[in-house]
Amino acid sequence: MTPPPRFVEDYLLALLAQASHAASAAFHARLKARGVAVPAWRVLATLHGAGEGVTVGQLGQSCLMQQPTMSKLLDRMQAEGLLARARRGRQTRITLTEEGAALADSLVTEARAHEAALLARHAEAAPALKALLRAIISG
Amino acid sequence: MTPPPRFVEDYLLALLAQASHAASAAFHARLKARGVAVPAWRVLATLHGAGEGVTVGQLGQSCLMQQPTMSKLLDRMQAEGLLARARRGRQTRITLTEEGAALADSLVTEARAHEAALLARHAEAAPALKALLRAIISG
DNA sequence: CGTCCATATATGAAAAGTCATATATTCGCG
DNA sequence: CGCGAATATATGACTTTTCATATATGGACG
Repeated sequence: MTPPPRFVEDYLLALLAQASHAASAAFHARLKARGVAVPAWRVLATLHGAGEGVTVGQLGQSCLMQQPTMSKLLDRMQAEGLLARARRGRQTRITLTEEGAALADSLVTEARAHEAALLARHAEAAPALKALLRAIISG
Repeated sequence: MTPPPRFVEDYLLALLAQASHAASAAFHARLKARGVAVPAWRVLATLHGAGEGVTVGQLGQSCLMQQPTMSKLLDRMQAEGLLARARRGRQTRITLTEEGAALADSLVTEARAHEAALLARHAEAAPALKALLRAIISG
């Protein structure tokens, strides 16, 4: 007889968090090897191909970070020469520098390869999964 | 014409992270209202119904935290009277105090209600989703 | 226009997390 | 047994995140 499953083993939010963690682990290790922290990677990925700047608030939302955390992360990335701030009225638009864009390009390429491998392992279910995740994200 | 989707908008790992975040947002707000931080909740949930103690390492894995982070979180929760440590050889087994167990019970009840509401909103797809997440977690 | 309110970002002090390493404790094995 | 490698947890110095709040701009409306 299997014992009744403990709460946490069947709890959807735990499964989601663990799946997200597990799926990202390999790529996150690559990031670390390259000296890029996960939050910085998220900023780079969000800015990748985002022509004329994204605001601090938008970055916060997209990267799942609170606004003050984002402001300070941007401070550091700016100090590293990866991005630039441009105040436009009451908002601040962020753009990648050449160096930042090069790093973003390179990492996005790696990320795509990792994603392709992961999708291949779940080929039949992947499209449905993405759709479902989108539905969850939309509320 | 829709523009080509930006990388981050179709990247599986981003979708997973965002879905996890979005799905948890409402419950996390409830936790905050109750003065319980997310990492502490994860510990309580993991210990809920885990009879004779879980080790620090197991907690770290289940809660997606690194070991030193977990040790320090346990320090705080122990100081709040939620759990107890018992050294057993080279490992430390953690058990909930009565107070901790009461809090865990109460929060688990709330969590189940939230989960039920979320599952209801995706009734057809939910079982497949859980199975798929488990597959991703298993590697 | 000026005053009041909402929105966008920044900042300072405190809390939590991280990395490297210290401290035990167990295990394999000569 | 006793010694070295492996495993489990703890701790200290440092970095990042958070919470509360400050600053600054845009908007609505008298």
